[in-house]
Amino acid sequence: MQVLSVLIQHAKTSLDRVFTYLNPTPEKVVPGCRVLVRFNNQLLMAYVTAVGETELSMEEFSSVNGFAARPIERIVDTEPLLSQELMDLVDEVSDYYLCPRISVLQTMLPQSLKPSYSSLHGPKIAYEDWVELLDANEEGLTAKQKEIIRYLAQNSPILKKEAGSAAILKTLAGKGKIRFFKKEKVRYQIPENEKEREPKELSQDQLAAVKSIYESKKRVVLLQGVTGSGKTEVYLKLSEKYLSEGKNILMLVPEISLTPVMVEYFSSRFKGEVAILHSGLTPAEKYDEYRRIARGEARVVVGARSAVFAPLDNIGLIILDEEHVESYKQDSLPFYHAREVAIMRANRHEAKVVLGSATPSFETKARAMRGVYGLALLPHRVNKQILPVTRILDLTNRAAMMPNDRVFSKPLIQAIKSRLEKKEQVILLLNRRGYSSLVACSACGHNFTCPTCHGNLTYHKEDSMLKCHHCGYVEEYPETCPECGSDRIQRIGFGTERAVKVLSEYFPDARIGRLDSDVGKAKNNIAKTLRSFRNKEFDVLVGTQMIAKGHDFPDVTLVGVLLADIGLSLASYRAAESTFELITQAVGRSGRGEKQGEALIQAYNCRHYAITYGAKQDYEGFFLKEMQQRKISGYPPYNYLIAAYFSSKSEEKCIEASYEVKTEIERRYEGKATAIGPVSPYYEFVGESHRRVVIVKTKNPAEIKPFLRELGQKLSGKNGVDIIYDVDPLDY
DNA sequence: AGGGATCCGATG
DNA sequence: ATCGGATCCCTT
Repeated sequence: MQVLSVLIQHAKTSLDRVFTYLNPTPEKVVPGCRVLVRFNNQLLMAYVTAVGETELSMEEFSSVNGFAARPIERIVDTEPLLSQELMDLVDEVSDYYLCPRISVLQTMLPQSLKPSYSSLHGPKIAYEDWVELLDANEEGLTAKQKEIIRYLAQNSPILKKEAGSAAILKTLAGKGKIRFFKKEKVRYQIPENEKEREPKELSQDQLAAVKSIYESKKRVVLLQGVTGSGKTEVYLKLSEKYLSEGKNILMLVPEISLTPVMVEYFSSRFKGEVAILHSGLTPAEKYDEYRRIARGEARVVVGARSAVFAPLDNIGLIILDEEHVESYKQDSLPFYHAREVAIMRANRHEAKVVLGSATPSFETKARAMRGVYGLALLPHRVNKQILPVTRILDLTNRAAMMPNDRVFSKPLIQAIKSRLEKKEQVILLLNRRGYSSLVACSACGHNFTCPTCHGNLTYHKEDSMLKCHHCGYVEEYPETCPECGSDRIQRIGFGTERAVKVLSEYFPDARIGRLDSDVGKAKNNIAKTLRSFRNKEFDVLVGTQMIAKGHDFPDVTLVGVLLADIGLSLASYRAAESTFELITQAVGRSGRGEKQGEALIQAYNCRHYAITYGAKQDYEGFFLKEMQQRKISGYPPYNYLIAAYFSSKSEEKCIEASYEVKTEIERRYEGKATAIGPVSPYYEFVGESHRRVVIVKTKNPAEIKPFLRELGQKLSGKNGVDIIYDVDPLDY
């Protein structure tokens, strides 16, 4: 009888261990298959991690092992779901991210294949009937039959429904002239594009970058190129090289709906060999694409974050475009970052990883500067477009604002007016939707920061306090500004909706479009809105960050950032980084065509280095300045962070457990790790339960991770407190 | 005493 | 995550 070690479907820290079941059936199970089991009186899906044999009966086995062994209910798969490489990757990811193993399996597999009970109701394989010619000898056939045989001689194998009369086909099959077979149907079709994309001639810079990446001894290379420097062409050239060597390509993009270029190019150039994986596909389509890749029918996989787990074999090159974008990090279990997983996979395949960005993440840039990663540069814009003229507009200067308006300054309205007259287009950027809690003095622009850790304080409505999300510091919401004594302290926040409304009062005839995640929720709306803007169906597009990324709008000559410092109030060590990034992205959107572009940046705190460097598009300057801050505060890349989330129905027990972990870590790793908190996370209550976070800072996470894992498993479930970790969190 | 809501420990 | 037994509590 087989002894099965399984992981059950619940992704709970306390259940992240193997349970043992017996397989009484004669059918053999192999590791990597799913089985249905009865667990604590529930029917659950389980994933088999190991298989053994026993000569004992179920009763004997139970008494020897000291627990009541049960038989499995049913075998679900006969073939393993994953290759050996991916099974090993599960362990590596789980060890790195301190997450339940089953949660990794559940993220890497498509709905129909993941180890959860609901997968039984997922889409099934769709089959199609095909016909194949076996014998072209026409002797003794009728004219109609000959016609079909001759047609098949040209076209075999072919879909049965396209081969002709079903009755005649049946007769021919009976004579052994042809045979029917079933083949998996692929439900997703990459949209045909009219014109072939010819590969562009590469510039000297681009050729040099390709060469240096290709020849680099480093596993990972940062490709740092200013916006418009033609990184895509470098990716394509490199891909061509690796494909010609018989290697396969994994191409990751932050948001596939915003980057059709890559898909178009690859699919026209390598027809039928490209697979696409992203959230825009239906579950059935995704399933088919997944199976196609697993069968080895795709040589290039293009997709968003989770595509890093694609069952692609023989990988030679993994590319992450816009590697700094936050969406590469999953913000729920298992909290993985596609970049780190890409590197793990590349190590297994001895493949190259290319990280492309104009504004690399600090971790990546720092590693490139230390020589851990290779570095290739694209310092020039391809068609020598001049950078847009930028101006910072001071929102604290009342005289320069439109009357009774805190959103639009006079220069911005002037600039919009002139574009409308010239029939040029305008993008207005607002990086937060809905209400925001930026607190600033509108007289002097003073920002409220935490005296202990220099993080930004955020306003809490419930008790009218300013709180620090880094260290738990709290202060009274002030009446007057400590800097200038003015009482004009404001909590600034407005949404895209209001911006559109105000703007349409100034320009009643302008056609104004809006794009934020509300609008974008409906499928394809993002792409549709962007397309109609490109087709000049709108004059002005007001939107959130998503319009700042990646797109070329040749007729946009003005970009306005309405409230550039809104991001500085975010309770995150990366607040300055993301603000800088937003501004550079925005500035880069202006003047992509023939005409000179202009960028206007409105801010309260105009002298903040994120804003001044952003306006100058000076990444290196910003990097050096911000690195000093990171060094002082001990945030990444100078230290690694691990956030431990505690949740419980009882607030008291939640706090108690969080202190226990904090003190335990500090005691045991004195001088090697520090623990901040416990603090209230952004969402303090979720459903019924209270939450707290302890943030661990350390230079050597590998040393303390095993201990954290053990601690989490030991304490999880006890007292109704649950612990989960977020390794390398982007907040805090 | 009876029945429902809540807590808590264990799950092979 | 979820089940079921133990415990708590209010009504009768």
